[in-house]
Amino acid sequence: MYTYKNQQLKIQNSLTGKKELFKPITEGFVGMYVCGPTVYSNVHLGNIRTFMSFDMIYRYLLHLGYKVRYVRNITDAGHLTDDNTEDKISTKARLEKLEPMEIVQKYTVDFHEILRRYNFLPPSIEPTATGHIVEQIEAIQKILDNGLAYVSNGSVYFDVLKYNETKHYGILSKRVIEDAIENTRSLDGQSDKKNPQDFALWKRAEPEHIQRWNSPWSVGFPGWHLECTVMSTKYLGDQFDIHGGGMDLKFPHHECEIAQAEACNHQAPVNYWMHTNMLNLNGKKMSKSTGNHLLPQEIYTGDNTILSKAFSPSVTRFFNMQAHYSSILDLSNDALLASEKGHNKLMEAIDALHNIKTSNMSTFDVTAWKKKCYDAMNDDFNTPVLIAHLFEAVKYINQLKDDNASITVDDLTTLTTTIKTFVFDILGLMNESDSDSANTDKLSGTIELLIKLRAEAKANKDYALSDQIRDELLALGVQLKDGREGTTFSLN
RNA sequence: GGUGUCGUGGCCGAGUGGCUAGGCAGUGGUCUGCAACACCAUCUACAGCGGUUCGAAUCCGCUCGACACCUCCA
Repeated sequence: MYTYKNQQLKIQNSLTGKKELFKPITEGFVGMYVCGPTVYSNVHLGNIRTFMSFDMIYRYLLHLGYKVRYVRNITDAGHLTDDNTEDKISTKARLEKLEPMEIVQKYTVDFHEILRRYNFLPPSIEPTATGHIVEQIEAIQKILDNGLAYVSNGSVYFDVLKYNETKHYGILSKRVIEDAIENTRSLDGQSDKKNPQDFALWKRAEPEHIQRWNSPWSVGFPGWHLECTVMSTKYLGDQFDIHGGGMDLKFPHHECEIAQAEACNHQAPVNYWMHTNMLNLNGKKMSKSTGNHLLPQEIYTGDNTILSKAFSPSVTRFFNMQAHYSSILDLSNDALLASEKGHNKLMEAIDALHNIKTSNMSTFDVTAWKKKCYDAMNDDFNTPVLIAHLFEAVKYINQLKDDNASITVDDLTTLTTTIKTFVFDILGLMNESDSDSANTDKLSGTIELLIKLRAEAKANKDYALSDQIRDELLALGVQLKDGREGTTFSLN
């Protein structure tokens, strides 16, 4: 058995910059918080990459036998627009002529639908910022009481310089605040702050701002950074194991979270900070403003100008898992085409496991191979190396299929269980050929009939007819595959 | 301008001092009525220059280049 009790899981910790042995605060239990989306528009593929990486991490921790409480929030208030004047949700509400909470609902539903299609496990708790206004107000009061924030014109700001006198603001992003002060660009609309580095805990609402709550300081709304501090510590404790998010959130968002939590509770909130890297598209950052972006649904519908065809959610997942979560990954049509072939090869090998004949010896060390798979995952969730090992097994399975290798009953069981565990349970891939609805059965029956007719035509050397069946089916997206033991098909 | 990450073969992408992942594409073969699919085999690397070392893609320095963050962002 492979469990956390006999495995040495190592995690790259952004806080220390080192790869560290993972030791949860309470043995057997893991508290993990991941910054979720701001639901003011459709999530794009880059967002999904981050959540997919943490989905894999969550799955592996569960597989090792940890009891994991996984909290991933929904930001539905407080996230300001670029010019720092308005809330993103409110802006969108005005544009779409909807209530802010209609916007929130619409894009939350969209987010969940995407996650379902991409085979995500749901988190244990999915809290919202608007559901925790009371807790946020309490946290602000605590920070004020501790002398690390100040009220200005109805808004409350975190006093970064004061905090930095005893703590290090910049501990995570490796910044020195004095440098930051020198290099800060001058922005308008910050006249309420003592310092440009100070960030809002509470913002007084302008008359046109729709989302607003009562507070001791003004009718207003909470600052964006605060919700994550409040919700993570509420559900996971003042100190918890893992906090994750995209690399771009490291500064200022996560830095602010550390400062807020320290200011509230006088201790560092997180033991292991994990940051996933960005997904580029054709070598450049995804950005809505430049048009260089893709929505998750545009990949599986093929409804976009960037890709030559549609790619299934499982192929997209496989593509993501072929790179390490901490590397920049560049998505392109060619890269997806390559992944699709590899993905299908892997799935076909798994299908072939059902028809393997066993013998009294194995020509491949299955036990050693299994250990290598775990070693890869224990090394900071190294999925690309894991996949390389999986392809070793694929090669072996193909040799078995062609009678160029042999395997014992026990090894076949181990091989089958292990490869399925990693592919389906941990990487979260899906075998699309498994879907057997009534319609699929009817289609299969129809194609089997055509295969039979073609076989008869071939037997009669009527190649014109047999080629016609083959070519016209191909044009319809049905590929016939002639093998040693008859013809099979696949849907493209 | 500041800070940081990185530059691996046609493409994607692992690898942190010696045993030189993996996928895709290419090439050769097997299979086929011809193909496609599949399978087997196989070629092309470590940005450049210098240094440390018995030995460097891996460590150090410089140069060039890319990207990210510094302002909202997964």
